[in-house]
Amino acid sequence: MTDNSNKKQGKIRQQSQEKILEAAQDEFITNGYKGATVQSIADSAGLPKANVLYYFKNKENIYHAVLEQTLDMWDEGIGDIKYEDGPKVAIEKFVAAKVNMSFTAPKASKIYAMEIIQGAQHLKEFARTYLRKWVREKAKVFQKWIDEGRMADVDPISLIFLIWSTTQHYADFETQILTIMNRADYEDEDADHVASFLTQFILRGLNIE
Amino acid sequence: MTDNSNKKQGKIRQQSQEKILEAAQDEFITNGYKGATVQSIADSAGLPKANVLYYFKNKENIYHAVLEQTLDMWDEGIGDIKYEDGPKVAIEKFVAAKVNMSFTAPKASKIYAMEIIQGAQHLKEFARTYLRKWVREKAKVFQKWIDEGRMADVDPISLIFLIWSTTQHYADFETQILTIMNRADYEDEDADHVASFLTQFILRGLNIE
DNA sequence: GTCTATAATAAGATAGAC
DNA sequence: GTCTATCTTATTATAGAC
Repeated sequence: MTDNSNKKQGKIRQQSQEKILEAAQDEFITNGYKGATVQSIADSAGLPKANVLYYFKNKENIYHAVLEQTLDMWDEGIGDIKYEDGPKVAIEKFVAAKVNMSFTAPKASKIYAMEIIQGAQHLKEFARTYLRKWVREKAKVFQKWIDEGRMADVDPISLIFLIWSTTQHYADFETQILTIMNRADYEDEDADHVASFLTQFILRGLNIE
Repeated sequence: MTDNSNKKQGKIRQQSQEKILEAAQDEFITNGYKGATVQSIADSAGLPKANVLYYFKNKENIYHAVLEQTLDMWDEGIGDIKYEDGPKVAIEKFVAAKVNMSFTAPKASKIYAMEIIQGAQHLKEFARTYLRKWVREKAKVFQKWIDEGRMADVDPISLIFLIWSTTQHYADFETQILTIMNRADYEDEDADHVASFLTQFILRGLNIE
């Protein structure tokens, strides 16, 4: 409405929105969508509740924004599986990208996992369209390598699930893994160790090299 | 107090408790601990809310009972990893048991997964004592086989995490897997297919056979 | 043992002052 | 744009009739 320095106007807005989204991510992980309260998101963002609702209108919108952030990250971090790379390099790259995501952005993985476990109410459409297409395309690449005798004859879709599950596990089950190993936090070398273990194991499982 | 046929007295009580626990399991999966309401548990159990609270006193107690059920199931279904079996048979048995659990009791796996993702508030003690001990014992068995040259030299603990993650994935991410594969439900043969894929893949990854 | 009614509290959301 | 005060509804839990 009032045009008071429109180009700098969004500064506070953007900062507040970022603070809200970060606080919201934690709240949604700890308490789930329904259990999260706008009040506690506001508290840990250091803002009055009304401001949070001013920026996002309602709780549903906050959650959508958090999920969108998560999917963007998934999209960026997933890397790719390119035929030209050949099975060895492609799998090395893919596993490394996924492991890296699990260790650098575990919260995104947790939000995603909770949403799926709870029935994917907000992600059904994403899975039905984008994800289904992605899996089918990558499965074709694997199948081509199999047909060419460059890797073991396994079901490509099961293989994709195997890579997803083994890599995400280190994000989603972080608490359990740390407790079992009697450690307080992950350290930098852990990601390398895991990536190298998984890469070698999977390549051997596919008779590559 | 009043001793009216004490041996039959528990009949309704037991039936009601079972109905409540089943309804509660669904509610806790869909909405998380904090998001679940005693009212909706009561509704889907077909009982007045006050009866639910009469049997379990409060929401926390209901959740504890659900978790206890889950851990009992984990304990029964996990099978064992026995040195005498040798690596091939032991891994075949273990993978089959875990896959079987994922397909027959996916809800237990989901409750467990959500609890861990959310920070294991109610399971820290279980993980710190029971689970840590279990993993260390089984890791020793794997290490013995490695030392005897009967399987590839991999980190045993990472191997256990790999088996856990790949098998549980089919329970926890059921919704995503079905959506990607454009299917409404799992069928009986799916469990066999998965167990056989994973067993072969893991044995190859360990240079067994 | 079972259930209705209700007390006490906390939630999402908005109106309107600043 | 920001925040205080408040409305409405939903929640846990209990008291007490049956």
